[in-house]
Amino acid sequence: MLKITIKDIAKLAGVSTATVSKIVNNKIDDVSDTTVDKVRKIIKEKNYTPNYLARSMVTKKTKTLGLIIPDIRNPFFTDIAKGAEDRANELGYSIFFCNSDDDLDKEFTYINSLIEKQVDGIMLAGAAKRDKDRERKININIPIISVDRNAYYKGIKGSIEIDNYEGAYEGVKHLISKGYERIVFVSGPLDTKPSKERLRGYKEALIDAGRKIDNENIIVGTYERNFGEKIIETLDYSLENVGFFCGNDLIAIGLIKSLKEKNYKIPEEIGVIGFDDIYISLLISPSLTSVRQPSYKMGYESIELLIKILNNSNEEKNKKTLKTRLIIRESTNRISLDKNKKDK
Amino acid sequence: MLKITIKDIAKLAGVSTATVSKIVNNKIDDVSDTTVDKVRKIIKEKNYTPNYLARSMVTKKTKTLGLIIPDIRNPFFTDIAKGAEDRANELGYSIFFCNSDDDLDKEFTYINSLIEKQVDGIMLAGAAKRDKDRERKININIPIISVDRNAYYKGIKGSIEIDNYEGAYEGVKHLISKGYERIVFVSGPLDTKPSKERLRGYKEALIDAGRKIDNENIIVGTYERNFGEKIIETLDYSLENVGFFCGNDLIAIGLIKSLKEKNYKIPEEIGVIGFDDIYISLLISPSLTSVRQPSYKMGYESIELLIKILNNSNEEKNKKTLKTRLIIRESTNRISLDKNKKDK
DNA sequence: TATAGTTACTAAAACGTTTAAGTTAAGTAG
DNA sequence: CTACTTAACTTAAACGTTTTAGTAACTATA
Repeated sequence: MLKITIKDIAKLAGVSTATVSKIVNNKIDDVSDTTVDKVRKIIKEKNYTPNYLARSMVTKKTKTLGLIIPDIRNPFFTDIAKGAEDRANELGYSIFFCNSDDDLDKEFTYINSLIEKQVDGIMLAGAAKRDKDRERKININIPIISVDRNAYYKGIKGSIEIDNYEGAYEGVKHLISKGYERIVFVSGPLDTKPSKERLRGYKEALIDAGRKIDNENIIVGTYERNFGEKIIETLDYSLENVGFFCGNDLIAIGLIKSLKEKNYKIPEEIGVIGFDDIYISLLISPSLTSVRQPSYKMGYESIELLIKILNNSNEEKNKKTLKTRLIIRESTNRISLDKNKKDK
Repeated sequence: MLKITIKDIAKLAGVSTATVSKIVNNKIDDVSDTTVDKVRKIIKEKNYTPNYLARSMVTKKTKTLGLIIPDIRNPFFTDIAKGAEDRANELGYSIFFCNSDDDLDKEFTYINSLIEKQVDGIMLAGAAKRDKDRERKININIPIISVDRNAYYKGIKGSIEIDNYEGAYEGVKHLISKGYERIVFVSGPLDTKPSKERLRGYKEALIDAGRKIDNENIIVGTYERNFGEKIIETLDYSLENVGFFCGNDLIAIGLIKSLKEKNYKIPEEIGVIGFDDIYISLLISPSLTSVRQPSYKMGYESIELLIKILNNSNEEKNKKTLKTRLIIRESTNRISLDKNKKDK
C-alpha cells in the first residue's frame, strides 16, 4: 500500500503531472475549469497530499524553522516557544525544537543538524556562555534571529530583545522607594547581554537615588533556583532591611525559600524582586514582585521577523526592543516606610 | 555561493558520486583506503554535509519525528517533551514540536501536517476530549505512540502509560490515614483514561477503608489552575477536616490558593494532595503532597519505543506502564490524628 | 487566406542523494 | 594459459515534485 503520488493522480485524470502540480498549488490561470474540477475531485477521492520532501528539493524551501532555547523547563522560555510556535503555525511553518541545556557545544551541534535538515531559518535564544571566535567561524548561510540572548554567528539577521536596562532601573527604583536600605543585585552570568544591561540599570538607579555602588552588593551566579537558595549563606552582613533585586524569578524563588526557612519576614524585613514574571511568581507566598517580560510576544515577533526576512521583504528595521513592566506583589509591598520621601 | 553537493566532491576527488556516498555513509567495505582518505579530506576541506532531503527521498526515512502535546505550559508535559527530545537526539532524530492546546481539531491538523512532512513516526499525548469515530477514519500509515492520554487512531502501535489507578489509590489511602474525614476527588475531564483510572483508584481506596462513595464528593472540571481556584465556591458543606485529592498539581495549587485566602489552615484543617509532582509543588507553601509521575522517563521511553518500532525489531511488548510514587510534603502532613488507627 | 495571439495543455530537466547492477583489472587456482 | 574470484570502482535509475520552454489547436484580425 504505497503512498499515492502526483503521477498516480495524473494518470487517473489523464493529464500530465505538470497540470496536477499547478492545480495542487493553485496556479490555475493556465488550466481549464473542467480540468481543475476533475483533478480536484480525484485528489480528494484518493486523499492525495504532496510530498514535501520532493517539493522542497526543487523549491529549495522547506517551510521549516529551527528553534533553539537554553532551557525548556524555564517557563520564560516555554512562553517564548509557545509564541513562536503559534506564529509559525499561522504562517504555515513547522518547527524543529531544540533544547541546548545552556551548553554552547550542544547549541553548535543543533545548528549543524538544523542546517543539514535544510531549515529555512533559525530562531535562537543562545546559551549563556558565548565564544565569539568559534561562533564567527561557523559557516551559516541561513538567516538567524536572536532572541533575548546575544550571539555572534555570521548568519544573524536580526534580533528581538527587551529593554533590560529600563526593567532593572524600574525594579531597583521600586525597592528604594519602599525604603529598603541595602540594595543587593543577585545576577545571572554576566556573559549574557541581558545580565549586563540589568547591572547597568541597577547601578544607574542607585546613582540617581544618590546611593553609592558597592561591589559587595553585586553577586553573580547562574539563572537557577539552586543559586538563589544558596545566596544568604555567602553574605556576612545583616540582612535587616535589605532589598534583593534578582536576575530572574527562579533565583528569587530560591532566595525566598531560604529566607523563609530562616524566619525572615518578607516584605517587612526584606524585600525581594524578580525578573521575567513567570506564572509561578503569582503562586508562591509571598507572591513575587517581578519585572515582567513579554515572553510570548518575544517568541511571536521573532518568528514574524524571521519569516519576513525569509521572504526578503527587506525589513529596514531588523532589531526590535520590547518594553518590560513592573508587576508589584507581596514580596516588596510593605507598608511603605517611604524612606525615600523622608530623605527628600 | 551555492551549497556544495556530492557531485562537487566527486568531481574534486576524481571519483563517482556513488563512491562518495559510500564514504559519507561509512559503507566502505568496497572502497580502498587511499580513496577513503582522499575523499574524507576533501569533504572536510569543503565542509560538505549531505542534504537530508535528497537522502530522505530515496531512503524513505527522514529521521524526523513528530511530538504532539496538549499544553506546553504545563510542566508535566514539558518534562515529557524534554525526555523525548533527549532520547531522540541521542538516537539521531529531530523532532517537530506541536502544541495542540488540548484541541482535537488542532491535533488533527498537526497530524496531517506531520504526515505531509514525512515524519517517520509520531509521539502523541492527545487532547483530552476524543472522538473515536473521527479518529478511526483518519488514514495514518506511520506508527504512533500514545503517551499518558488515550487515543484511537489506526496508526497507534504502542503506548506508555502510568499506573493511574495505583497512584490514586495510594494518595487517597494517605489522606484517610491522616484522619481526614470527607475525601473529595477534584477530577480533570473524565474523557481521559487517566482521569477514569484515578477515579477508580479513588473509589477502591474508599471502599477498602470501609467508606461510602458519595457523588457529592466527586467534582469534575478541567486540568487547569483556574478550575482549582473556583472549587470551594461550589461546595455547600463544611470544609472542616476535608481531604482534597486533586486530578493534577495545577488544580491543587489553585485550590490551595483560594483556601489560604479564606484563611483555612493547611494541613491542620484541610488536606490537599495533587498529581504529577511538577516542580512548582515544592515551591509553594504549604509545599504540596503529590503523586509523582515519572514524566521525563515517560517521554524518554516513548521515543525509545517508537524508534524500536520504526526499526521493526518487532517488539513483543508495545505497552509499558510505569509506576507512580507518593511524595509526602506539608499539605497533608499534620500531626496525625490517626483516626484510622483509632477506628481499628 | 495568412498571421498573430490566446488557451490549455505536455515534455523533460532539475533538485541531491542512494543503490542495484555492471564493469574492469588484477590476482589466484588448477 | 585459462577460468574464476575478488577488489575497487562506475553507471544510471529512482525518489516525487516544480518549472521552463515548447506545442497544438483554436480564435481573432487584417
